[in-house]
Amino acid sequence: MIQEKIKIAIVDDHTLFRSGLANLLDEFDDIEIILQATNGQDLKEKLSTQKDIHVILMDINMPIIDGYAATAWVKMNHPNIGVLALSMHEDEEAIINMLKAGAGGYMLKHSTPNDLFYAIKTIHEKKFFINELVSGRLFAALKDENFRPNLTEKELTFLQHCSTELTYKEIADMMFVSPRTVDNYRESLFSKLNVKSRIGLVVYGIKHTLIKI
Amino acid sequence: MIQEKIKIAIVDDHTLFRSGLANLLDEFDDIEIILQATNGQDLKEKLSTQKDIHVILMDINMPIIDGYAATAWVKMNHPNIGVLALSMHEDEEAIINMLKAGAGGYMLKHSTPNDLFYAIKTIHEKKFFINELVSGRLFAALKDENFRPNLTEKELTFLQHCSTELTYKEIADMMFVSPRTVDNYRESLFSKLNVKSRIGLVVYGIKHTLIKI
DNA sequence: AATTAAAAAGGTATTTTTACGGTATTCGCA
DNA sequence: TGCGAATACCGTAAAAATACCTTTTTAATT
Repeated sequence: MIQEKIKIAIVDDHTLFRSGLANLLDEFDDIEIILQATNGQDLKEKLSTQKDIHVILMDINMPIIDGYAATAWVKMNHPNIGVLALSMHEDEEAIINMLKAGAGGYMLKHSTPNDLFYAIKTIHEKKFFINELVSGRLFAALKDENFRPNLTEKELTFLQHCSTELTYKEIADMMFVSPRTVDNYRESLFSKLNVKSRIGLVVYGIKHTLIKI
Repeated sequence: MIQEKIKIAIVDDHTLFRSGLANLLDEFDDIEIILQATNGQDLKEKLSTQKDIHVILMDINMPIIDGYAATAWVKMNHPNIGVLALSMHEDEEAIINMLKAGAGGYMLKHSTPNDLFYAIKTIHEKKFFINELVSGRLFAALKDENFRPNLTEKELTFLQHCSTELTYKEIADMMFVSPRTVDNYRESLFSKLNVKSRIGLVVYGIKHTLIKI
């Protein structure tokens, strides 16, 4: 019996990485690179003409449509395609979010080609591939990471302003509310984020990328 | 006349990227991959047995010995080898520092294979390769980036404490100095870094990686 | 030993931040 | 329609941060 090759798509905005990886994987007999895309948008377009894909290797940080959105879209529109997230960093948030979006596994870019090949095969067969990395983070996420409070729009813009040198009075002006109201935003955030000062807010915000600097 | 191939070393801790790139470049007839290393330390060891290298493709962020130190070492010990920095990000500081360390050029990892090939050839022939990216940053660096004030040890540790929720009084205790003294640290930093508040200090510190969070 | 610059410490006053009490308004929903 | 929750707003007071100016210590240099 002739085994059908696993048909792969690679989505990554780094051309060198993408072409290098394609080149590398092409040498495995069981694998065939069908499609390359530079971001989620590009993938969407190319998938409309080429639907016969088994596994997508998905970068996370990409322009226009990033890995999270692209993965969610794929699982919505082509649920049979397995998605393997491929990332530089073992960032807990990234891992959890990719899995939430529907990725079946998460590999680091400095894995070996053989490890990657094994992951691809596993994703193809079972739709998921749990390695040390993922299982560890999943466990940690269950413990306390669910404690990610949801902030209101106003609180988020207030938080952003907190990272500037504006006084609360000035922030109130910018947000067209009374100074007392921003006091409430502040105190609400203090209790939600479990901090005690504006410094704490800012550091928390930067750490969790709620604030961009 | 038979043209000698350009002998390349690749230094990058991401195995997939490294092997993919090697695979890719091997297809250019004028190029030959002689050596691969996972970081600067590894490169040093491997170069001691294999000295016949023309161009090194050097990643920046690597464990043990990073791209800056590795490049400086190469230019000190093997001045005839050209170094081409290969990075994910067009980070001004990284570009400038790699050039200072002796790199002859700086390419982004999402260049095309052909661009990379051209850069390698140029580095090999002229020892430097100035692209749009590098020339732009060099120009900017000359203008104002030299304005990177040097802070004292005490100011640096004070700055670090500023990103916590400690009051200045408590910071003074931790540093075994009087509260007035940390006032001096603060005001000195305010003027050096051109900010007006503790928030400004913290954001500046995080931005410029003087503070780690 | 005298001079000088930098670092550390002090005094005082103002502004901003934080805490805590409470009231008014809006809005979804029973 | 009215209830309750969320949101916006207000007053006051204490704590912390900031500004400015001065004095003492320390270290380095001559």
